[in-house]
Amino acid sequence: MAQPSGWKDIYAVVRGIPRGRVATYAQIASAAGRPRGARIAGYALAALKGSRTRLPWHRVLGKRAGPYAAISIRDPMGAAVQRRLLEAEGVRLDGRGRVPLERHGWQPRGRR
DNA sequence: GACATGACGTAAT
DNA sequence: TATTACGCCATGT
Repeated sequence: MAQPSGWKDIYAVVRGIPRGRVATYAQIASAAGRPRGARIAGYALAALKGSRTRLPWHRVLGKRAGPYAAISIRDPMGAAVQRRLLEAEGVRLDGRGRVPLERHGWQPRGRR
C-alpha cells in the first residue's frame, strides 16, 4: 500500500490518543514532527475516510476560537459518525459540536 | 515545475 | 461568532 511519506507518523500519534480524549490536527502534526503540518494530518486522515480502520481518527478535531476544538469534517455524514463515536466514549459536545480542550484535550508525548 | 485541492491554523475584519 | 485572507505542506494532474 505504501502510504506517502510521513503519514505513518501521523497515524502513530493518532493511535496513541487515549479513549475519551481529543486532539487537534496541529497537535497531531506537531507530535509527528510537522509543526506546520496541520493540513498534512487532515490529508492523511481524509485518506482513511470510508476505510475500516481501528485508528481512533474520530478523536482528532479542528482547532477553533478559544480553548475549543470542533469537528472539521466537511462531509456531514462523516461528521455525524465522528460525533456519535465521541459521545460513545464520554466526550461531551455542546450544541455547536464543540469540545472544551481544557476538559477533553490531550497533550501528546514525544515532541513539541 | 506550475497549478489546484484539502478532515488546518491564525489574524484581521 | 462568522467570514475572508493568507500561510503552510503533501498529492495528483
